[in-house]
Amino acid sequence: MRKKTTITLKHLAEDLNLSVSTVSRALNNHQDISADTKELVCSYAKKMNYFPNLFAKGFRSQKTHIIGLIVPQISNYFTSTVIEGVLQEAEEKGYRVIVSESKNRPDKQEELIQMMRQFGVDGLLLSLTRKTKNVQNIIAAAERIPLVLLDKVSNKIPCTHIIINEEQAAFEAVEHLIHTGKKNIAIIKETEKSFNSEMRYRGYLKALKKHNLPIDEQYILSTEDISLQHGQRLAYQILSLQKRPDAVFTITDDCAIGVIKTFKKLQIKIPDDIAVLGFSNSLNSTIISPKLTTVDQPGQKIGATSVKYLVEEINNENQVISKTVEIKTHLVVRESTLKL
Amino acid sequence: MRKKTTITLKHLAEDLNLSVSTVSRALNNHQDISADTKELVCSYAKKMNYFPNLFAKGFRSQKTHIIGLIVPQISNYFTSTVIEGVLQEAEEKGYRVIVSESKNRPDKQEELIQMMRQFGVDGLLLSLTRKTKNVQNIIAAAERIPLVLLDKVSNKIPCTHIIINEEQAAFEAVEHLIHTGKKNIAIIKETEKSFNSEMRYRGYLKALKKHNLPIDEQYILSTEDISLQHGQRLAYQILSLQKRPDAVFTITDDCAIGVIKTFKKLQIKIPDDIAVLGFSNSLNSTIISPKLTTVDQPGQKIGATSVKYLVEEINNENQVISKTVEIKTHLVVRESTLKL
DNA sequence: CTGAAAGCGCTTACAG
DNA sequence: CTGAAAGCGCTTACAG
Repeated sequence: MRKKTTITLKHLAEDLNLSVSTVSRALNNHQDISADTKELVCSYAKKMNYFPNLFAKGFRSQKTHIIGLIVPQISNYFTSTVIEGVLQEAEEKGYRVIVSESKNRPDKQEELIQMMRQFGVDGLLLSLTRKTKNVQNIIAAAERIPLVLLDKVSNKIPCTHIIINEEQAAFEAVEHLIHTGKKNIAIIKETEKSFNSEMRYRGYLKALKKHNLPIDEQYILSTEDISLQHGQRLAYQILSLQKRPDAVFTITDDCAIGVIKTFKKLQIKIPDDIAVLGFSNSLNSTIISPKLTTVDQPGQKIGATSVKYLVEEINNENQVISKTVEIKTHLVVRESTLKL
Repeated sequence: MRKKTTITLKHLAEDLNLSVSTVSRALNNHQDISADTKELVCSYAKKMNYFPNLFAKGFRSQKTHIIGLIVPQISNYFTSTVIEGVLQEAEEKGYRVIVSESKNRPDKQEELIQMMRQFGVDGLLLSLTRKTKNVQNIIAAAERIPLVLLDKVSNKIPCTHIIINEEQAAFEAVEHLIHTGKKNIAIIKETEKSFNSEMRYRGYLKALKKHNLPIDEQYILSTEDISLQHGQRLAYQILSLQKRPDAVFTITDDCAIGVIKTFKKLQIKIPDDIAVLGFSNSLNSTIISPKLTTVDQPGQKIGATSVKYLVEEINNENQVISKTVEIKTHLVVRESTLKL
């Protein structure tokens, strides 16, 4: 048998011969209430182990103090650090977080947005799935509820965006390769033009241009699913090119690790023959040998910053804000590009 | 300016010249309501894009349809797969999940339990922090709210436990080492007697006993924090033993990878000189070379099963259930123990 | 300084 | 089959 009785304001009021209003005010430290009553009520509430029903409180004040978070996939190291940042900051600001996963399916993403709205979350944090085509519904949602996009964003949706300095990060990474003496740098990016992929590609182009290196079409490779397996596969393609590149920049660590695996199998020397550069600073990047040079993406900070802006917008009432905040990254140089 | 007007039952009722009760019943497919009215109301609701306020619904029915989940750390591959399982099953059952992280701090864990209760979650899923000493408060919480412990559990807390077959899994893993001809098998476990560590240790002992191998105290190593770094450190200690073992079973993959790193640096041949065996089947286990033999822990299944039992308990009203469900694991044999 | 009353959006026992 | 009313636990404008 489970104990059911929960103590409510009414119980306290009856016991103390006070009105519910007075008890409520005393507990909420309202201004015009006598010190004596306040003291009396508070100590009695404590004694009775009273806790306010947050659900009722939220219902009454039309604020749930819940934030919704939708990410494409949780079991991804970077994403999990983003979530950690979100939870931590949310807790500090007094919000709970309902977490959900769109599994990279746009239809599921829409369903979740709908569900979150229906549930009455005070604000929504969204990292878009790949192939988010129909942004109309998302824009419509943003008109009714504070929305912040993070990491995986779209310029077509006007709201606050929290991202990393994608282009600059890629630029610096590729420039690092150039500084180590590499001249024929290949890139592996996504076929689908996701925001992240495109920005990193831009950074790559910018670095080549700045250093007057030619842009060679055969060095620009794309794959649908930017994974370890495809990295392994594309590595063969890279090696079969008429003129072999002397460095490969892949826009994810997973893919870079796939490339390294194939190169090692075929006895290609990394970085002397071909250097490899990733993006994310995943846990794997220090497990693979040689250790991977990569761009560190501060997930916690992205998560925490998103909450900060979202809460600001929630408190800001009707004001819809749209600003883009870029979180700084930094390059972590390791063995896979190290000049000896 | 954000659009604020939300359509409520009252709006629909006024527009249709019906009572709120009737509209509510029509929408909820109540039995005694005329087909005509039902049709009328439903189509109008659809037209007006009405969605019920779930918060109000929950408030009224004293059911929030929210489950609380507390885990020690999210950014851990295994844990993130557990969360995926939880979210998926919860969604199917019509529950939302508030996720939170105790950061392995017992005080924080207690705070979170308190918060979840106060918030009125319908049930609580809890994976304990290491060093959970004071179980009184947790037991007290379980008296008021359905509670299911998962993965990191304690026998001192009477409620449903969803775990893997820890002892059996470790037994089979160590037996596999024995089958490959290893006779002097070391183990690295936790100093702190966590449930998981102790059960795996038991499995280790059981396998040695079954095969009449002596239990050698010097082969039983412990560390506070069972991490990659400590694996690296303990590998030196293992190599300095008077009689070197020919296999090492570490109770986590991370630690095993640390051991492998040190062994490789010192040119120890794996598995010929010393085999290495992990536990978890983390992503890293296939990145390290040689690839790690390990026990696959089906995180998704653990998560999903926990929700299944929790929801059952929620629907079961006052009945407090305490059963232990063991999820089957299986050994994944890879290079680090492969007999040539 | 305190209390009675209304109301947040819904459901449901009661009456008809 | 439909409606009026009560109530879930709280807060707050209004009166005194």
